[in-house]
Formats: sequence, structure tokens, C-alpha cells
Amino acid sequence: MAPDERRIQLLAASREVFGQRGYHGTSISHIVTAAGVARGTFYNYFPSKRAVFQAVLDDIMEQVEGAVHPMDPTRDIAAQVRENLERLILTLSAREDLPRLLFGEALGIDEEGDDALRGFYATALHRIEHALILGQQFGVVHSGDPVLWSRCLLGLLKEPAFQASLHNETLDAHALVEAIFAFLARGVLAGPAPSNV
Amino acid sequence: MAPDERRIQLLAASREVFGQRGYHGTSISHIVTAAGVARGTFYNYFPSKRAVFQAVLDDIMEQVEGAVHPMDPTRDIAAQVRENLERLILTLSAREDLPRLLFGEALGIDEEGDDALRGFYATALHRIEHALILGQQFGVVHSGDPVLWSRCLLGLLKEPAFQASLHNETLDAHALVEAIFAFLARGVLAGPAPSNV
Amino acid sequence: MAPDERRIQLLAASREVFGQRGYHGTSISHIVTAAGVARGTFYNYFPSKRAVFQAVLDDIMEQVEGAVHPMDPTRDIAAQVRENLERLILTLSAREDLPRLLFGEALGIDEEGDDALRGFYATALHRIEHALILGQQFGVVHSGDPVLWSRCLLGLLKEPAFQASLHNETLDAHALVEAIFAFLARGVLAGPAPSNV
Amino acid sequence: MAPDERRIQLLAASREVFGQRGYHGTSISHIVTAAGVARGTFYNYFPSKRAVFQAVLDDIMEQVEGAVHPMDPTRDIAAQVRENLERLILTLSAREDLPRLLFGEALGIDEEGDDALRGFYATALHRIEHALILGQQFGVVHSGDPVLWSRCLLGLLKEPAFQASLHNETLDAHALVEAIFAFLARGVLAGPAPSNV
DNA sequence: AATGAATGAGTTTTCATTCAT
DNA sequence: AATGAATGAAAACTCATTCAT
Repeated sequence: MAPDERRIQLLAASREVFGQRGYHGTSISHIVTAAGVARGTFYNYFPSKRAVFQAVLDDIMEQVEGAVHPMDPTRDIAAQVRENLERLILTLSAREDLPRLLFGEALGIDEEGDDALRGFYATALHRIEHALILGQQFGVVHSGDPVLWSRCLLGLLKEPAFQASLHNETLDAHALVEAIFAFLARGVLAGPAPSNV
Repeated sequence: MAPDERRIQLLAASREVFGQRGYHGTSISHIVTAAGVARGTFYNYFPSKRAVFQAVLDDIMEQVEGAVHPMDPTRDIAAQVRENLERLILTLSAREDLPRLLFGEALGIDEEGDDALRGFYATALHRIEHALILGQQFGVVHSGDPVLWSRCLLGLLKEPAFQASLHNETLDAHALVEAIFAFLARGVLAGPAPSNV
Repeated sequence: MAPDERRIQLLAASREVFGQRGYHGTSISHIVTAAGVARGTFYNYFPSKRAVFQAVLDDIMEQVEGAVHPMDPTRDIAAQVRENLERLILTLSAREDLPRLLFGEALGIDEEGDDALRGFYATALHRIEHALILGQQFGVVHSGDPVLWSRCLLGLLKEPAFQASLHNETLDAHALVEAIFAFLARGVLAGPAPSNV
Repeated sequence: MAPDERRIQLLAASREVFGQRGYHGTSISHIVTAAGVARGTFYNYFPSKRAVFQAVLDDIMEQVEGAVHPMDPTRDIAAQVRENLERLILTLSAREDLPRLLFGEALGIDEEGDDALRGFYATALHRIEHALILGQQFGVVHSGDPVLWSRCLLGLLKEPAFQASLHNETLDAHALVEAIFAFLARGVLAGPAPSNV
């Protein structure tokens, strides 16, 4: 088998078992059994358990980041945000191992891994911040701390995804996008005198 | 030393080390060294590593749940929600180990632990759902799926807390409450035609 | 409680648990729980786990040895042998813990314990040897190696007792005595020409 | 080294150490030191201490059972019984660790082990019973309870073997066979009036 | 004499990693 | 490149024994 294929095969098997058993519940034996190769072969492709896990996570992060397309200023912004959100949610719910790996296992392996995770969140949050700041400049977003707000917005998306995975539910992407948009547009409180005009 | 004190001391030491090194990074040696007792003493108070960790989590969950006071219908509801939110955030940020333990380590130890965590979230989410449903009946909350919305609202609170802990920042409780309230009241999108009257 | 009573109480509790769980399956906790005393109290009466077990065994051996009465040369020898056998078997089956302790647990704790057991068997075997030699002198016992024969005779008694305890059966003392006597008197083989005159 | 060889080597080393120190006196360290392998190597071949011990015992039981050959009805029965007895005794005395393991250590490890031992004895006793019943039908064995008698006969063989191992003596197979046969044929009691004609 | 909290050496077992074939 | 036997450090847990109260 070509080296690249073997690597991909090992990566896939690793993701599979890491997703099912978690990082600490997975042993190299699990991985090589799942991949159908010998123990030593694994170490020809990855220097350590830690390293495959990072490779798996990198894949996932790349996948998630790839779901978000750059904005085209000539098209309707709101529509593009909505599309991005939809793609993001679909990506999150497309593979059931993803939420567990990203939200449950990614944190706490070691300092280096935490850094990688922080990097991932930093990228995501910067994009949101950037959008917020732009929106504020154009007057379509209320004023407020973009850092804090971006975290709140991330939570709006992440928590439903996390809860769904916690209960082995599949995420209704459309419903979630609608809900998030409703939040963004007017909050949850209706009432006699919101007076936010 | 009296058994009760010793138990508390061991629990405190365990929480300390679990908070710093995570569940899997912590060994019984770490705990007993931190507590300054012999290895066997630990097992006089807790039957297993798993068990202390659960005790630590139970403490945390109790603490977090205790921060939310029951509503008094004769007083201003919005004010009470705000107070509860403030207390909750203060609790979450009062001890730096709390977010890591609750958001980063609680998941994935074993099935039983996951159940406990699901129970904790279920309690929290039910409260939020209940409040939403009540609000919808009184016409002060927009209509929408209370289950999904409660998860979104939880994320609004949890993610900023999580991100702060990820960066070792201290949470500005007041700012976060304000931000959340702003979200609740009107969302983030301003604009020519919010038309939510 | 008087020291003697306490010692007896502890000894009884120890025999109880040793009989149920075996030497290695028994911990000091089991003993003190069964006796209803504190851990330290135990060590006021016995210097070690090893020591109580030896005391228990000594009791048992004494009991077993006490079941065999010295022979009265003025009375019928065969009848006395039969009586002793009966008493012995009754003793062996009177307490269900006895066979397990004597046959299953007594051997292999340590060298000292093995010596004690060897001493016990030596005493028993010497008595049988003595009787055999006497019998041979009087012409009522066939000629043959008394050492080997005494071991065979011991097996004739011990194995049925052991097997009964292995299957939690109660030993039928009378039937066993009859069987042993039949063996002694004529063996098992009948036939055209036993010619044992 | 080939897996089969290694397994055999570990089994041999285990049998050696178990035979010398007993089950509870043996630690995995003793075994791996005796075998000259690393600690982990042991666990590549046996899942637990309990499991090697059972494997050792299984070997022994197989060996002992293998010493008894099926009877050929066309040949002299008595001679075949004598040959089987001789082989059995030779087997029992060929390796000095065998009696200790089979008679002293096999009982009391755990319920499963006890079952295995009961099974071993059941097989042996059933064979003896079967022979007795056949003998009774042909009129060459006196009438009497075959179950009880088979246990007595087992004792006749086992106890001399056990006592010999207890004193580190080597068993004189021929003398023992003669003694047992003498027992079988006419018992020990001679005398004026056996009157078993 | 009684208590029971504390001790720590010792045990079994796991598993990431190495390396000769 | 692939194999899989071997390694050994490290972990969780037990329990006989001690000793201050």
C-alpha cells in the first residue's frame, strides 16, 4: 500500500476509535486492530499516540474551518452569514464523532494540545469579532464589546450542538439556524416596551 | 484529625489537583502529596480515584445550582433573573478550577459520570425552559422551541465562561450580564427595519 | 469484658471467618467486624493475623486429638477402635468449618505453620502405627510397613471427610465407620479364593 | 522466541514458583524473574495471575488423568488396575511440586477454581465407582456404597502421596501399590475368625 | 483496655513505545 | 515497509500493622 494511503487509513481508523472511546479510552491496540495493521506499522506513520490524535483534531478543525466561506461583499451579507451557519451546523452534525472529539476530548491532553485548541477557537472568534466590528461600523450591529459578544455568539451555536451530541440526537440544522437568527435579530424578549428603536 | 475534616481536606486537595492537571493527568500520588497524607489514608475516605472525582464534581454542581435562587413572583422578574445570572457568573468565576472541571473534564470519564453530567445539564436546561414557557404565556417572550432556545441561552452564558477559563482570564461578571441581557432584549442586529414591535 | 472472654470471643470470630473465607480471603477487618470490636483491640490479644490463625488451628487440632481416647487394654480392642473412629468422624463433621481449615487452609501459610501441621499428622500417624505394630505382634494385623499403612488408613478416614466438605455434604458417621471397618476386616475384593486364613 | 515456546517457558517457570512458594506466596515478580522476562511479557501470554495458575493446574490434572489408561476387557483386569495405579503413583511422585499444587494449593483460590478441582475429583471418583459397581456385578467386589467406597479408595492412594510430599520424601511406588493391593484384597485385619467366606 | 485514624510497602495490571527480524 | 514480541515505567488499589488518644 502506498504510504499516503496507509497514513489516511490509519488516520481514519484512529478518528473512528477516538470518536467512540475517547482519547484516554483508546489504546494503540484499538487503533491497529481497527486499521488491520501490525503494532509497529502504526509507529512508522505516527511518532506517538499524542501525534495521531493531534492529526485527527487538525483534520477536524480544518474541516470545520472549511465550512465557513469567505464573505463576498457584493452579495447579501445576511444571506451569506446564514449560509455559513448552515454549512457549519451541517458539518458539526455530519459525523457523530466530531462533537465528542472537538468539544469533549480536545481539551486537557497536554499543554500543546490546549494551545492548538485555543488557536482554533481564536481563529473562529476573530472571524466573528471581525464581522461584528464591521457590522457596528455599518450600523447594522448594536454597539458592545466585540470580544465578549463573539464568545456569546459562539456559545449560541456550540451549546445546542454539544447538547445534541450529549443526548445522541441529530441536530436539526435548519431549526437551529432559524433560532440563532431570531436571537440575532431581536433577542428573546418581546413585550410592551422594548423600545430599541 | 476528625474524619469529617480529613474528608474535606482530601476533597479540597483533589479538586485542586484535578483542576490543575485534569482527571487523567492526576494520579493518587498527586492527591496524597497535595494533601500531605499517606497513600492508604486516601483510600480510607474514598474508594477510588473515580469516586473522589465524582465527589468533587457533585460539590461543584451543588455550588452552581445553589447560585440560582428560586424566583419570588411578587418581585420584579427581570431583576431576579439578572441577579441569578450575576450570582451564577460570580460562582463560575470565583474559583478558576471550576470551569475546567465542569466544562473540560466532566465529560468522558465513564458512562456513569456522563449520566451525572447529563443530569446536571438537564436540571439547568429545564429551569430555563420553564422560564421561557412562562414568559411565552405572559407574552414577554417570543414564540419558539423552548428546548432549543434553552440550549442557546445556556451557551450564551457558558461559552464566555469557558473561553475566559481557557485563557486564564477572570470573567467580568457585570459586563457579561449586560451583554446577555442585551442579547435577550433585542439581539445584536440593529437596523433600519427590525420591526419587532 | 474480662481478657479471657475477649480472647475467646476473638478466637471464635476468627474461626468463623477463616472457615468461611479461608486464610487469605480473611482480613483483620473481617475479624474485628465479626467480633464487634475495634481494629486495635484485636492487636491487644493477638500479635498478628498469622498468630490468630495458628491459635484457631491449635484449637482444632486439640479438639480432633481429644476425640481419640486412650485404649483400655482390659476392654475389647476392636470396640474401642470403633468408638474412637466414630468420635473422630463426629468431631470432623460437627463443625462445618473444620474440614476446610484443617484440610484446605492449614498448609502453605508459612514454614512454621507447615511444621505445626506436620506435628499434628505425626501425632495421629504415630498412634495408628503404634496400634498396627501392636496388632502385628498379637497376630491380629497382617504384616506390612506400619508407616505406609498408617498413612493409608489415615487416607481412608480423611478423604471421605474431605470430599464431603468439598460438596457441602454432611458426613454419615455410622456409614463411614462401617465402610472403614469392612475395609480393615477384609478389603474390598471378594472372590473365589481370597484364602486369607 | 516463538510464542509457543515462550508460553511453555512461562508456564514452566510459573509451575516452579507456585510449587515452591504456593499461590499466595507467589507474585508476578517471582514468576517473571524466574522466567527471565520483563513484567509486561508475562501479561502478553496470560491475562492474570489467576489464569496462569489455572493453566498450571490444568496441565497437572491432564497429566494425572493421562496416567490412567482405559481398561482392555480382554486382558487381566487386576493387572491393569495395578499398572494404572503404578503409573498414577509414578506420576504423582515424578515431580515434587505436583502434590503440593494439587493437594495443597488447588483449593480455595476462588469459586471457579474450586469448581475445576471438584470436576477433577469427580472424574477420578466416577472411574473408581464405575469399577466398583462392575466388580460388584461380577461378584469380585463386596457389596457396599460405591460412592463412599470410591472416596475411601482415593484416600488410600492420595494420603500416602500427600504425606510423602509433606516430608519431602520420594514415594516408593512399588511398595505403595503392594500395600494398596493388600488392603483391597484382604484388609489389614487377620485373625482367628475373619469368617468372610 | 479500647479505639480507629493513619501508615506505606507491596501487589496486580496496563500500555505506549522499541527494535530485531 | 511491515511485523509483533518484548519492554518497563507507572498506575490504582489492598491491608497488616502501629500508635496517639
